[in-house]
Amino acid sequence: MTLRLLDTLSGEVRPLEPFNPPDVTIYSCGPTVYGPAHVGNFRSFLFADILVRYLRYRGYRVRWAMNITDIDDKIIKGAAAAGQPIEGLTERWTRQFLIDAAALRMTTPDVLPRATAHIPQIVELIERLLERGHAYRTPDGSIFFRISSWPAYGRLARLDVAGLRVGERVESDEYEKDDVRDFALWKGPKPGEPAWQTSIGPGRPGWHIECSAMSMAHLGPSLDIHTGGVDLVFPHHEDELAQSEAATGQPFVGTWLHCAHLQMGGAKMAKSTGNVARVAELLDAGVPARALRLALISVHYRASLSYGEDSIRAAAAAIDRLDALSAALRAYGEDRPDDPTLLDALARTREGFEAGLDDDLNVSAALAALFDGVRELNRRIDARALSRADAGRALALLADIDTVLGIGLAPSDALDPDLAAMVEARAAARAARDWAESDRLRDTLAERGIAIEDTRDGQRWRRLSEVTGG
RNA sequence: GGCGACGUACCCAAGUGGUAAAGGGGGAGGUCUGCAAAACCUCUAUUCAGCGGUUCGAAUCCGCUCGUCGCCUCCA
Repeated sequence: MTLRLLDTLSGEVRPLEPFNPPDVTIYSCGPTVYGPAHVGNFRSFLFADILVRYLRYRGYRVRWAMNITDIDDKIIKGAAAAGQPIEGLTERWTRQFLIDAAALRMTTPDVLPRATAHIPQIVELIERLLERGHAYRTPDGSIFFRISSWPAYGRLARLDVAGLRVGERVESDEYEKDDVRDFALWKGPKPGEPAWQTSIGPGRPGWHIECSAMSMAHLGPSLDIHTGGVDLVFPHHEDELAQSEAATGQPFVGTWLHCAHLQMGGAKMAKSTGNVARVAELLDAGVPARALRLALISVHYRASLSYGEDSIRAAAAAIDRLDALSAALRAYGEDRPDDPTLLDALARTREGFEAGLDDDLNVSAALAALFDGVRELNRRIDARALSRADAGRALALLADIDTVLGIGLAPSDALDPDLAAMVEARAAARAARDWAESDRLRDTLAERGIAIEDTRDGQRWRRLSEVTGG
């Protein structure tokens, strides 16, 4: 089986066919750093993360680039409003983005290109578009892409270009264009705005050009997969596609992938409407990071997902179930021969997991296979049917699956010394049949997030992922 | 106004023509346990928004109606 993905441009589900297997290049539209990214942004970043992780699990050599947009209208306004330099603002929120991403166990992209560090590549691309007649200058020093020069324009978003609605925005547009639908490649200098002195004149890049320039700079003229939120289909990706192919004459992207929106309170989560929940704030409020990650990845990326306390609670409970299994496997001490049926059971779990992900990253289906496996393993533990080596095999499968999910299955982290001492004391109290003391210690540990369980394999502990806020 | 997605149990959700409608959460009962927790077992949708149609057969295909959401403008 190979991974099949729904490509936005063709509208078809197709097997992934990288330009240069086993290399796969992936470009993801990342954050615009004028403020903190919200969990809706992270849904789309984590969907790309799952894609990258799964391709690596499948043996592909993935090169993943995620851009950091550090120059645009909102950043300029934001910096002016805060009375601070642009670099101060963008650096602060870039740092926060990386902190949030790490908290959510997002794979660090191989490259995190920033727009302001790619002005020469942007300028070069615009020059090529000017040479080829796809772009034109306006008196204020701006440069626009001429949509009428590119017949395929509108294909990605399935928009009839002639029918594009011309909104009120047009009259307030401060730039002169030949056609209202043309988009800016380069914005001429304006008082109070940063400008770069370049061979195409002073100014700053438009919004879409940076992604074309940076993806080509880091991944080549043709990349295998390009991801982003559905809201980027138009105009951002439509424009990227047009300007890139117009400049190079080569196919820009093999597969376009778009992630549906995160909903909150019945509407799309968006910075512009203020309907947002931020990662750092949620974590501070007591939402477990692992549960947040699971909640954000467990629904198919093309289905809209509602964020709320219920989904966090359900995710936290699911993680507890997984943790309980790995704790039981680690503690398992029955000395008996290998279970002859185990390998089949593990293989079924793995195959089901892979089959789900192969089907356009159907994480829900993959998780269902995982949880079927969890029940199978728990049954065998209860029946004392496994050998110790079997328990190790099962743990190895969980760890393997977790290279894709990244939710921290089969954790084996050590306890703080004082907690470890309490755990030991509790075991001793119980061995002495001092129920009052053993119960007291168990309660105390529970308050500190450690669950103590007495089993046929003796006392064992695991961390609880209790939701305390959100 | 144009384009599109979706509507499956208390909640989330898989399933896109074929004998019992995955999985997670929650709830009820049981087993085990010093007590508990975890785990396991049983139960929790004769039914897939509604209506009509196609078919031997539909949650799955077609039409209409209702509802929710998105894109067309900054946006992950």
